[in-house]
Amino acid sequence: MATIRDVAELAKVSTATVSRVINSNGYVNDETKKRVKEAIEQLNYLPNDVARSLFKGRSQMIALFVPDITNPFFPELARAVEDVTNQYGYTFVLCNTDNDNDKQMDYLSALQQKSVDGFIMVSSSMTGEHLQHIQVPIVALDRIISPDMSSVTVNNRSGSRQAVQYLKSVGCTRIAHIAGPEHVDNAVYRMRGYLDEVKDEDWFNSSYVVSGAYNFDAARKAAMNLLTRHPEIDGIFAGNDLMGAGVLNAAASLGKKVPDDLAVIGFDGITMGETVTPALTTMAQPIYEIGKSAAEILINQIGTSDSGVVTEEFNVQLIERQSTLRKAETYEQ
Amino acid sequence: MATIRDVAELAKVSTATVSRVINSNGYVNDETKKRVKEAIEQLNYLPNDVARSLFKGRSQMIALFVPDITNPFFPELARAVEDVTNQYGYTFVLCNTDNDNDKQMDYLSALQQKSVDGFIMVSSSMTGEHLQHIQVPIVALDRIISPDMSSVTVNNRSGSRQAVQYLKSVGCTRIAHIAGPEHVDNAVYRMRGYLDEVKDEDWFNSSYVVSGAYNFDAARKAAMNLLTRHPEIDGIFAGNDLMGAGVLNAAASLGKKVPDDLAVIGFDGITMGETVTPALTTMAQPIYEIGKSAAEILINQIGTSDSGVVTEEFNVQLIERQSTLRKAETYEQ
DNA sequence: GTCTGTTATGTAACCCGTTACACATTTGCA
DNA sequence: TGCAAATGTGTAACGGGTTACATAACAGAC
Repeated sequence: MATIRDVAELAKVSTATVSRVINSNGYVNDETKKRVKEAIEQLNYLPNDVARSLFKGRSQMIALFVPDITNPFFPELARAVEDVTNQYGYTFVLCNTDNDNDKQMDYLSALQQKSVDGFIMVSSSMTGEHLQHIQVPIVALDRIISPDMSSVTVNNRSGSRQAVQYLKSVGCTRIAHIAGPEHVDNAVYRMRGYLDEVKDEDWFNSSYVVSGAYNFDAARKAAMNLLTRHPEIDGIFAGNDLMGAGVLNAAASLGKKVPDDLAVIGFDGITMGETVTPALTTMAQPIYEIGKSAAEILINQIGTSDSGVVTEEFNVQLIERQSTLRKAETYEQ
Repeated sequence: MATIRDVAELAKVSTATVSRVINSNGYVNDETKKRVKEAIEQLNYLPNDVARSLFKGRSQMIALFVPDITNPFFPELARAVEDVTNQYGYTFVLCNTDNDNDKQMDYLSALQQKSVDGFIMVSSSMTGEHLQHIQVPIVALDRIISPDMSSVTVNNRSGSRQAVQYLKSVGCTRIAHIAGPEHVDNAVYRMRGYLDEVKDEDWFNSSYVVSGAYNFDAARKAAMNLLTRHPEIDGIFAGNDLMGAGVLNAAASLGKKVPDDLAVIGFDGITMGETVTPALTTMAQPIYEIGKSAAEILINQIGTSDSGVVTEEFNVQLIERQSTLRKAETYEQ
């Protein structure tokens, strides 16, 4: 690999001048600039980013922490973050944390040692204390980490209310909720939103709320259980789309017809919701937008070393699909 | 951030000695070692990886190129690569290429400038020529790039034959294939495997093979078309599981009962196959294993700078699920 | 007692860009 | 004409580790 000194020698200038040409810094005569550019071309020279990073103390890398890359919500989010960070010339590093604190702390120090410029974190186990000694900006995504850290989230609670209202509007009279994990803030907000809408209904019964995990299997089992024990249930609001798919699967196993016997709505708006049968109605997050926004906030904070806290809350949007489109309603539209 | 000089000063030794302690290199007196370790502890010192990388010309980073992170096959693969690379102390960088050559070349130079230690590539657009000037080891995964580059793949052709044989064994007498993109080698092998099994059947008709893309929508449309035009088809071998899900969706739209009117088998063995209704029978790749194997081969080549070409081919395995489990067959088991 | 090998530690060059500072020349304006 | 500002380029220190080489003390062998 050619170095800047090789280029300097070939162009008969100093390394400082080459550096000026590369970075369009300071004064360089047009004639000289041309010679340097030719030398660069000839030697196929690429500047060594490591040397650059060492001097600057910055590496042009941004890391995204997600709990589980095999949950389709996160690749969609990662995609957005990657696009934006690349666009601004950063290298994107994806870290899978399993929401395990040790793994997150390991990644944090490994990446700090590499002079990473900033972090975007989807985490429900990190706290402000864990992160207080981190020198670079951090933006929390999808889940709030601490009130004094920038974050990008959605209106989980009111979105959930909307989901339940919608189930009522398609004629559901016994609506259950299969909730996400209790230690994840957005799962809690979603459950609260559900409760806001149902707690005063005379049919409401606390056993209509069951808690699970943000995955297919747990939701499937929970739904099997719930629907067996409470055959009167005719609507389920699932904590997310993956869980919604689990509910659909359970319904099929039990011979319940969706949407006619049971209407199902999820949350997130992942592509997978379109691929299940019947397609899953959902409260869609603007996934790409929130990822993009988190990346932009972070990059802005990196640029300005301004530690002002920015919190953005996006709105979710109802997307109707087959899992709630009962014949009667279909006609109404 | 404390530097090695701060540690040296506090421990009253030279930086060389501190370096020896950190890396367990050369001779250091036990007493001295203890003093240095205390100083490191006290200053909360972490070595700067950038400085290290600059000197060594290596960064302890490994990059994985995948065409599309939102296709669930790749996160599962990435998961394996990440686990193994982390285990060996490497930082894992995931790059989404869209199979776009420019994007891949951009990533290649950006990462080379960062002294990345090696690449694992899922690519059907890169060739040996594109990569000939890359100085670090590369392992091709899922798709072969060049005969003189290490690779990890599966027996696509014989696996596909097995899939078609299996459809025959559950009673299918008109079997179609919705193929993956023609520019992807494994899609071609899968199609060949299909043809091996059907080309001599008297019912075979070249319009039973339609080509699509490795995604849900294209497969869905292709299946709608195929099944409308050829209502006699009673078995479909889809190019991968995502396409299999598309076929299931098309069947549902057309009121075809799966598996009784139409048996469907996919390829890949992604988790998503279990979450669709009915669950999708598939020729499962040992996804985690192939990712792991690619990472191990790469790390081995990095360690030894041995450029010997290793090619591994894993076997796929039939996983029977509802999409082919006809009642008759169920009883037979 | 001398020689060799092991143990222990320090000095300084090196990896490769970046940039503060120095110096020289030219331009512009009073 | 005189002086400040703009232009052009080089020298060398710097960032933070690593390691070749030098040096020295000491143990064991002959």
